Amino acid sequence: MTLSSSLEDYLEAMIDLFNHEGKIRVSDISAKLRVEKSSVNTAIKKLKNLNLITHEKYGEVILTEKGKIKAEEIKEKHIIISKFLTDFLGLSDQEADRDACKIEHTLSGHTFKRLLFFIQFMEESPFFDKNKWKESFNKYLESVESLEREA
Amino acid sequence: MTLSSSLEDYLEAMIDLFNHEGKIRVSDISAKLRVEKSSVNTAIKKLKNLNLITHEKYGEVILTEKGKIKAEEIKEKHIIISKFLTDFLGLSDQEADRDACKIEHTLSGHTFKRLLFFIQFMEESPFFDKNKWKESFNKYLESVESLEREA
DNA sequence: TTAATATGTTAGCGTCGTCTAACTTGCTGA
DNA sequence: TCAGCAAGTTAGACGACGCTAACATATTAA
Repeated sequence: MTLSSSLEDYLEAMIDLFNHEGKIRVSDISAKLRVEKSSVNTAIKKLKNLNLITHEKYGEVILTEKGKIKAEEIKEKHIIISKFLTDFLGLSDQEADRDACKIEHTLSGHTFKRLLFFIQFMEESPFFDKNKWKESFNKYLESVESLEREA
Repeated sequence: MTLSSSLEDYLEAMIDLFNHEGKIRVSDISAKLRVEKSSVNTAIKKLKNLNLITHEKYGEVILTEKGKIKAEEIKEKHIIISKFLTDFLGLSDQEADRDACKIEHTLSGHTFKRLLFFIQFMEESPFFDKNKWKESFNKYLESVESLEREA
């Protein structure tokens, strides 16, 4: 079963709300994703049909086991991509988060795994010292970005 | 002006055809992107409105200067992402190409620049020897992927 | 030269995901 | 307790983007 980007976003928002608020309400999803409540409703119907959530009129949204698993998968992708963007590309947390939201829908399972392995490999690598690397990458960035500003 | 993923795909296909065939025809775009010719026609109308191409009934598609610049930008993103996927994540050319097609639409300009700098930095880095790195990353991959196969 | 084939166009439809507007239901504090 | 507001729902519209079917034009090969 392959979800659209949009439905993945909804599912991810749902598990976030569940983890942080303990319950999943239409208006909170709506606020989080900045879409109208009616749009949330449409998504709810679809996710319900896929057995990823249960929902009764005017009730809370409940993630099924299947839904939780799927949501966690998406969440994991998000976290790993975000980590790559901050730790290796030096992006701010916000920027990384914003971009991860988009990229997470496009990485194939295989590519995602490779990215994960890459991060682990780099972190474990004997010739790779995270702090040293970060420092010199930042220096590199400064020099190259100051060149850009001049141009 | 921000293009949809779809329109970016069309523009990219167009510049590829221009570079390799010397001319841009509806059926070639259609074949390349695996969509119907009628869909190509819809896209042509939109790109024409954006002054990225010119086109007369039954004639060739011509990229405007603006269109060429935009197309080259997209193409560059594709190439760099593809490079990252093959050289650092060890994906096959085909797989890298396939994924780059999707990712290229989602990277912000800033993030893309950072990825580019990252690659350059790694390649120039004194503590980073490409061949050595590749060898040990492949070893790492093998071990970790064989563990997966067992599980 | 002209008939067959390749190429290009148009019209109309379906799906997805969003929106607004109007409505119903639930909750809360004076 | 009940009036008013917050939360949730429904109906209907729209734009983007794909498709098929039918048609128009261009090209080519006999």
